Amino acid sequence: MVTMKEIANKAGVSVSTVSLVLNNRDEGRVKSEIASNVRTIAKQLGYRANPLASSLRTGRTRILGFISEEVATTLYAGGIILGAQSAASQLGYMLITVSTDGKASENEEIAALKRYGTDGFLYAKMSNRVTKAPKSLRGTPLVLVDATDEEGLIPSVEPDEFRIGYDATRRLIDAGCERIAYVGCSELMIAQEGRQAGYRKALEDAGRTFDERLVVNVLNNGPALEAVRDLFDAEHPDGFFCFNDARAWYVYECAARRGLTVGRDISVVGVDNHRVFAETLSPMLTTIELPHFEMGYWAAAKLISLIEDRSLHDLELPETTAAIPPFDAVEPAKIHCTLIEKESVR
Amino acid sequence: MVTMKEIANKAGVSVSTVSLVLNNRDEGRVKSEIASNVRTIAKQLGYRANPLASSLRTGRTRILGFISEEVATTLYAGGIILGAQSAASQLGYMLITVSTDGKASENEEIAALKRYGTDGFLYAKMSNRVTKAPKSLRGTPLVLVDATDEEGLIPSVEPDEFRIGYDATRRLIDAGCERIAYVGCSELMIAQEGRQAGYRKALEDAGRTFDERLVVNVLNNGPALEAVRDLFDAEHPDGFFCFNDARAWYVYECAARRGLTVGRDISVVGVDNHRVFAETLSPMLTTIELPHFEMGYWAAAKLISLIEDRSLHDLELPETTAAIPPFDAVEPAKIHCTLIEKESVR
DNA sequence: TTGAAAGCGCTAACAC
DNA sequence: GTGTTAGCGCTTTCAA
Repeated sequence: MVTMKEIANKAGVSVSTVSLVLNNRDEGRVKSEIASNVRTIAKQLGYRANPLASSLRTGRTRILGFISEEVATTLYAGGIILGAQSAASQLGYMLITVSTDGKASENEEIAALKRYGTDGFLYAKMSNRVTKAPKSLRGTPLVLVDATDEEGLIPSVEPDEFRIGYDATRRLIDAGCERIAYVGCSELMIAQEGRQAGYRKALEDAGRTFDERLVVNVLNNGPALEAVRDLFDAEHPDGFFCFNDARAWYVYECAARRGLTVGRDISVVGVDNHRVFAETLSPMLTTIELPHFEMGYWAAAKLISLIEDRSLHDLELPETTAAIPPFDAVEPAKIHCTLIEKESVR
Repeated sequence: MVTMKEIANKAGVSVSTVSLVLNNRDEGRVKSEIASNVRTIAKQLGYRANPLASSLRTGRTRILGFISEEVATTLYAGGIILGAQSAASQLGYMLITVSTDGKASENEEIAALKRYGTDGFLYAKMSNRVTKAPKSLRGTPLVLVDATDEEGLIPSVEPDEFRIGYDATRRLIDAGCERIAYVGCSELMIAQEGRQAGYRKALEDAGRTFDERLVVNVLNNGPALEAVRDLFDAEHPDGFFCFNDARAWYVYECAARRGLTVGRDISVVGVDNHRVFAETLSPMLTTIELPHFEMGYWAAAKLISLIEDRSLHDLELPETTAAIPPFDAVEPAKIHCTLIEKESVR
């Protein structure tokens, strides 16, 4: 590890001068000749600042805390973390991720993170829902990811759920489907409500009437399969908008048993939460990919802009190599999903 | 943040004394009366050491680096990270996780981690394979997770792949299956080789002859489905050992199309890589759960024991709340998977 | 325009 | 046994 001291020696100046230059606070304070000399020596020696040492003085560590409940164990989370890491590393930050189970360990972990001098927090949920951030996070820079603050005070980055439902349904209508079903989620959350509302609106905009019998909201379990089976036999839908790919699988299972082929006899559009699933089903499935990477990326960028109190308008999303190698058969149809960035309302 | 200084003031002693006591280096150096006084004041004030400040002196930060390629984007990884975090936090460490794509960014990220003074590294792979750890990691404490060092020099924690294959096949034999197929992976790796060898050995131990025609090694893609379809029609197996749950899905798809029911007409045992899958298929699928959490846990514990140069024999795996809530229908049969801990051979 | 000096919170020699 | 002192790498007055 090369230090400022070494640079100072080599350049024949003091450490303070080096500090000024390397922090770009030399304008009008250090002779530009000396400044550039210091800079070249630094580059030459491969100097990299020791963020921990500076933190002692400045109180800022360039470390972000990423807190999630179960989320880090979901495939869903991988992309978010990856995106957040990407923005962080692009802006010279590091991410410490922490998973909690329950409020008790949550506060423990937050305290631990704070001891490490975390500059701010990302608080992520598994699926967009109304959320109350722990009080121990009040007062620190904080951004919610895939979640909505109860009081609208905390900024967040989340998918446009209504539009997901609208676009998916629109797609099925355009594909010529006459009886479009919605296989949703029976838990109350923004993702569910928004998507179902979008489904309904798309139908109405197309001059169709919303029919409750075509909607089945289920959990991800055994009874779910039965519910979808009943929907199949009672209503004979020819199009399915599925809350996620796990639910799409029920449709596949039922179709296979009835000798129906997805993509020919029935059409299916599903939100692609788990990737593994959709990759296996994909030759026949139209997916809506939640932009997890982007969500994490913009959330981290927003957090950093909060911390540094400056806008990051010039930031650009990096080219990503796909996190999971693309399915090597037919590239499935994909519907783009847009993000919403909510500002604090106060 | 309460500092040692404050404690020292309140106790009427010097900071060094406080330091000695709070680091448990007071034995025979500080009067026990004073020591306990310092301790109570510390507890009272809720003192928590600032690991970053001490790192400046000691060179140790109590931060571990977790490096993975794609792994952090796989559901597979969630458990590992969770386990590693658990051991880390139990022993007073923090985990910084970093995902890389390709060697270039890998070295970048490693350098960044080193700047943060990481005490050691966990290097994780997506699936057990022979691995060459980056040279930039030489010289620092390092443990491989779900990977095997090329030269056997680096300690690792990995599943007992042979036994997975053996136990799975044994299970199918015990279930009365006559024609047991193996749906494996066509990539060369320890996981594949070990599991297929275990499959073969179990058959032979049961007095059966290994039949190549019952083995199909595929990727996770379109042609894979065809290969399984062919296997179905040519060999009519009544038992399937699947490399993972994604491959098990091909068997389900084929069975459904032929009117066969898993658990009645055919038996399937699969390694449960992706959880989402197996949870959906589970009422009928016997799964082998890779102990991801444990793998991460023991790997981190091993790393810390390397760093602190002490054995952690008294460490106990914590009770975990299941990372993903258990499937609420029939609890699927599960086969236990054991871990192997490899020491450095030199 | 530059450098000396102090100090962030903590540890570790070394005096006392 | 306990306090003094120096210093980890860096930032930040303040004096020159």
